[in-house]
Amino acid sequence: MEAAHTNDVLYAGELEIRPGDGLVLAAGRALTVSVREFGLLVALVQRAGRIVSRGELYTLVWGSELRDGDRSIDVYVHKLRVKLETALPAWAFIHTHVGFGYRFSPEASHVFHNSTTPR
Amino acid sequence: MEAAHTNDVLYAGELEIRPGDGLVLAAGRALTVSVREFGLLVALVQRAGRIVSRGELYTLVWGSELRDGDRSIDVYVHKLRVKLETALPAWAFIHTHVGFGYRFSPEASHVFHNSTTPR
DNA sequence: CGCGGGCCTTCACAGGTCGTTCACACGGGG
DNA sequence: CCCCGTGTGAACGACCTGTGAAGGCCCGCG
Repeated sequence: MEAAHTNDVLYAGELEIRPGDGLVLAAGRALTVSVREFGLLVALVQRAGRIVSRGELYTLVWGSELRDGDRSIDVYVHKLRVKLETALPAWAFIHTHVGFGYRFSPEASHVFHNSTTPR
Repeated sequence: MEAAHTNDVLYAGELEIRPGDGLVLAAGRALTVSVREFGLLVALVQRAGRIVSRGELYTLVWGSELRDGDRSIDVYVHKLRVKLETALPAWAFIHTHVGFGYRFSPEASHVFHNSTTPR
């Protein structure tokens, strides 16, 4: 299980996450995320910039070992992507590294004509 | 139990709350709320913008620990919602975060049921 | 004293959301 | 063309929350 959430606020681009409150803000607006979604997001953001394996994520969020064939991580990554994409279409946050895992990093999505750019 | 109410007046959108007086004004008109309803509302408004767990709310307003299976918080949230909705139909104040708790924040109601709005 | 009204708590049922697991689609490599 | 890894939509039971109502208390009033 993830160590008790700190009260530190995490920032990632337009995202603001309060681990202690279970709150996710996208451009200032509250996002509705489930407990699992929130745990996964926090785990990823806390390791932003590096690739995290499914096994590590599962252990962090679910608190046990990832069983062979379990697709939970994939499903929840998808759910998160949908919600983040809906809230902030101009950005891509969770990137797949085939064979390795996922990497969190706010990057400009390849959406046509938008004025926002990554930094 | 909640520390003695201050005399500071709380504002939240069209709402005005006077913790010292036990008074709630919606768009200037007084609302009739019971002691529990008032305590819960004050606790939420004082923590506006963040998610407050049922346990924390119960401790704040009821003054003891929330027992397993106790639905009091849910019931009173409902009572408050009804009164606020009646007084200010265009606004939603108390938002549910499943698995986490409730969050107070004045937001435009997503219900636009008037004759000029096409469906 | 008995009555009526409001308030708080507890139930029970209804409706919604969540977490898990499948099944199938897809794309790149071999 | 087949294989492997991942994306995605859907099904389903378990769990969580919304909601109306009943019951017991307390209190002011007649």
